[in-house]
Amino acid sequence: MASHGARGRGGGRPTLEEVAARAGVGRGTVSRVINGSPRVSDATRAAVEAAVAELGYVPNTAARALAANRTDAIALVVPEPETRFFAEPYFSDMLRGVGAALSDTEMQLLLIFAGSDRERQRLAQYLAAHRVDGVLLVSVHADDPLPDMLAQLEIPAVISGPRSAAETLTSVDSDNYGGARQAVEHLIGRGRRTIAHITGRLDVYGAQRRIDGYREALRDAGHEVDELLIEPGDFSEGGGRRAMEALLERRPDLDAVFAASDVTAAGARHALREAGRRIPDDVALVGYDDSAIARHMDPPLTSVRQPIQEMGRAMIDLLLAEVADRRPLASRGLDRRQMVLATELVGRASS
Amino acid sequence: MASHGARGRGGGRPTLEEVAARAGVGRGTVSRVINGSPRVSDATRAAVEAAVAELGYVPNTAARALAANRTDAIALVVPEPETRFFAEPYFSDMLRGVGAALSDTEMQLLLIFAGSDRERQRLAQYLAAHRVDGVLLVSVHADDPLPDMLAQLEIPAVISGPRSAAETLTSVDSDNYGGARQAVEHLIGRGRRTIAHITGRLDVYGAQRRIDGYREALRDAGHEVDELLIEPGDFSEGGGRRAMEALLERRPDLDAVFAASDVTAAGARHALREAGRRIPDDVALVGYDDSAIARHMDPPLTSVRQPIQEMGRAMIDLLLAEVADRRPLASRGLDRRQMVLATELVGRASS
DNA sequence: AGGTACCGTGGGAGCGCTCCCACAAGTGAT
DNA sequence: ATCACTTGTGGGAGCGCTCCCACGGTACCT
Repeated sequence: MASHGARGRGGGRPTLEEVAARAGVGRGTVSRVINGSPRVSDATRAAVEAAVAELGYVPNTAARALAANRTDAIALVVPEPETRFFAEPYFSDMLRGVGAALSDTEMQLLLIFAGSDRERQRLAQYLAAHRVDGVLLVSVHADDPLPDMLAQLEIPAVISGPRSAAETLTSVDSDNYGGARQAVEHLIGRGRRTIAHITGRLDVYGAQRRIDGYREALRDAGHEVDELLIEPGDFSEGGGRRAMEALLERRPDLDAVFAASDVTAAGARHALREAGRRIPDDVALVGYDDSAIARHMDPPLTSVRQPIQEMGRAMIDLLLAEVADRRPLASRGLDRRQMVLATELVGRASS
Repeated sequence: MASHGARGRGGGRPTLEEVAARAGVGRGTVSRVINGSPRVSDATRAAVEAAVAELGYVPNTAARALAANRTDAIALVVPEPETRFFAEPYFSDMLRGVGAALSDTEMQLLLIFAGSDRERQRLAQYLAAHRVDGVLLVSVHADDPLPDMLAQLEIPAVISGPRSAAETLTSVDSDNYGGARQAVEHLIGRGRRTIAHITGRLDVYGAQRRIDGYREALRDAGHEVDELLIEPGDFSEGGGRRAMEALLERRPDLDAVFAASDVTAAGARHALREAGRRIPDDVALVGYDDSAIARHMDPPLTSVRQPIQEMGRAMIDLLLAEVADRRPLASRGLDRRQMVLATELVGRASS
């Protein structure tokens, strides 16, 4: 005869029902205790908690998700190709912050890559099926359809690195403007007069903000902003190298360079070396990201550190608030929230 | 197309029942089609598939998990402090491989950090509740209780970087022995005679294997292995620096160094510089990991690349096989599987 | 013919929760 | 005394699936 009910499968994990029996109460009461409802007398609560402890009861997530129509999970969506760019420490640091913030909650973290078309399609299905309570978006392109899709599905979402000043999603960002200012003010403070800037990709909002910071720091210090000192890069090493060569040709008298990323700075360094310029004696160099590359460069690179781990934390906090409200803030007519965290200049031998 | 703004419980996502009605079949039949059972006639299958497409049906994971007592999820567990070590590109590359392999399946990936005691406790609960079908373990310490716990709970698990030659869990590793041989043989081929080795942390199995590879490559080439040329490091930059200083003092005549990591090599490089040795003219240097640091070092560092992404893939393949078998291989008396993937030497200017 | 295999199929019985209604008992105002 | 609440509690009714048994239909044996 086939054994009806659970075979070896569940092993024997206790259920709510069993806890209730043990505590001499009803199922509903146990549920209330588990979920922290205030509508339970202290005596009953104690009895239930004892039973839970004795039985080693752990709620079944699937059953809960099914009954309550929520998942207790959020997804971190990574449009992969991008990650490679920003990457290096960025990604794992952010993960760390996210993980830390999440460890205070019952939420679990799903990692979803949406690089290929195929993966994107799967993601769309995923979201359509409401398999997560909220979504974290990192390094999203300006023209990515993902954010709009999320908005349409009314899935709470937080984006790191807003796509523009008019970002509609709740966002968390580091102060790109302020970070750039710190870099330039530092160079000015060191007595540099002719400070060039190699930008990041111009279609990235953060890169634009860094340019703004560069310009205004110079202006506020009474310097003229010379457009010939601004050369577009693309966050890559090759881009930094080419930009530096162009700058050296145009303005051989420059005595400092602020690069929009450490990798860009590494490229610039090569070009400077080849041109026979010494760092920092002839030309001071400042990067952005404070990555491993900065620490290991020769000479070690002064760089602007972003509080990435804190950003991860902040993203979770904002997202959980939205999830708790059960729908995107935008659709409730509340202020969208744009959180901006301060950067820090890490001085090293290159400047 | 799908523009039903329904909200609240049940939302409006189609259920199996609705698909069945639409296709004019029973619930069971739809379930069979969805799960690829062969026991369905072609005509029926086609009808069901059409209904699924028309309704945009996506199965409800929670309901499925509850009914079938499986989760369709696997966890990647990161005992965090370690990650920092190995980290840099290692972590995100592995993630990438894992993600790619997973995108061919219905499985979802959970990321779980188990750094703090608190996180570990939560993880234990998690596993006890069987909230995942399988577990991926990365960079686990030799004395970590996690693997045994997994074995006890009979949760399928695969570990990257076995803890010892006697690893009981299914494991995936790169060929540390072979990688070290490649490095040393390369140096010998370049005419170097006195080749030192700065090791990794001696309690890490992979580090031991690299030492073995170093020794045997020398032996096979007819060189004597001089213990004075082996100095323990700890994978860190400071450790590499100190080890290099010690080596230079003991054997000032050395003309090559094989470091157990790129970061270690970076430390060694500093010590060499300070001692006035030129790289590669006086001393050739080879690292391990082929990380960003290697590419950006001055001079660029020859390094041993591990096929990390492929390792991620392999881990998933092995894990899914175990999950399909529904219990750990060990308990079924089958061979434990230890997969070892080949490394590749990436030659650069430092050697 | 009758028997014995299978198919492919429908649908009942749960999986372990949450939600919510019902109800007993207590509290206070009328 | 009545009525209206409130508070704590029990338990029915699902949530959307999978599992499995039962059933009619074919096919191929005796």
